[in-house]
Amino acid sequence: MSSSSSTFFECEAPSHHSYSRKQKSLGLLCSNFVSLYEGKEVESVCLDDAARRLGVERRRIYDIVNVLESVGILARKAKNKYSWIGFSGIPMALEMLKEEALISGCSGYAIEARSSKIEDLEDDGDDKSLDQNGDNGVEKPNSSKGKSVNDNRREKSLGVLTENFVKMFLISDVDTVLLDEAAKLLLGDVHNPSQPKSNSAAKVRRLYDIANVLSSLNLIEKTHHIETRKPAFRWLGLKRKPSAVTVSLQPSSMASCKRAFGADITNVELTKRSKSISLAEKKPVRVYSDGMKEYNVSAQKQFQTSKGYVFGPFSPSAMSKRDEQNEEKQSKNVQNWETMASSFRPTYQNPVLSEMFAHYLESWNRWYAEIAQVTYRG
DNA sequence: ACCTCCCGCCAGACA
DNA sequence: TGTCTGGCGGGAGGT
Repeated sequence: MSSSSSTFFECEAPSHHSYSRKQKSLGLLCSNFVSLYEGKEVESVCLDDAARRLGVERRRIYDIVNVLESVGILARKAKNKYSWIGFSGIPMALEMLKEEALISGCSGYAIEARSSKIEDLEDDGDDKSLDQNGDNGVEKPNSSKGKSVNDNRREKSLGVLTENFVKMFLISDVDTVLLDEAAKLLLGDVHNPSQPKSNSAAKVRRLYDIANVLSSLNLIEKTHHIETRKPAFRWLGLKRKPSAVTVSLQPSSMASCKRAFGADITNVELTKRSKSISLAEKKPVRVYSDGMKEYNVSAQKQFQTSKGYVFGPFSPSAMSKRDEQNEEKQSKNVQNWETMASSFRPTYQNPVLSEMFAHYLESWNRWYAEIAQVTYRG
């Protein structure tokens, strides 16, 4: 504890040889990263710059950025460049993830190819169907099928894993999921005897990476199963309930997750989409092709309700339609955000960071108040 | 001894 | 061809 006098986003003082992993944890780095940009008038985030300011390798920034992008805090703009959306992007991103999960739960799980890379696949309009021909999802290393390699790589990407991880909570009715189960759902059958042990261990590492970042955002917390003491993750985000119960996934929930995630996660189908990725008519268009601009534009449109309200970034993505029947749902969402806003209290030891957090908490509350006002007025 | 996860290698994508 | 991106797993710190 005494060693934490290092200024945070300058590199920690390597002063003494008291090396602590915690000082270099992804979670802490994420907090520092966020504090660099949140609440400031920052439009674009340069990864180089961030790495320099945080005193870390660029590689670490990629880990964080991929997770943050999945929960709507960042959006990729160009190579080495991201748009900063901030915490205001979380509610909508979660809403969209939830809708995606629910929709794909019926129609088979489809992972979006993220970022500009997808353009390559789309370019020539070749609709080459992705191999879902029942191979067990294990990529042959020297396969000549380049796409397959890409797909395989993408479906294992930290960003996609994060989305799936979050969806798992959003569509199931449990608050807490065991690490083992999460790994099973997201990464395939880690206890499959055909898989070498080191392989499953490697996969679980990614879960830790994601969990560390998400918990630094206070979207989840790491916990343990009461009886077995097995490591688990508890969802604190939108869905947080006052009386959260710690349970492991019941078979039925597991089944519904599996339905949404595809029968075999290791063999998730990558659905090729046209440039505008529209999951359903009623779903807001999500455009990854050219980065944030379009994403924001479509997002902005949703904020305009039929009643003429214009929401801030915290507004519900579903508000644009079905006003009548959504009214009730909305007020529930608002409550959720309230919970989320009030629950988002990262614990920073550094006073500067605390102050900074207070700052964006304030803006969070401002947005919340705005929504609440509009909702209750209606 | 097992859990957690940082670190950096290196392959693939991109400009 | 150089740079960017990020999967991956070794291995060390933490419990």
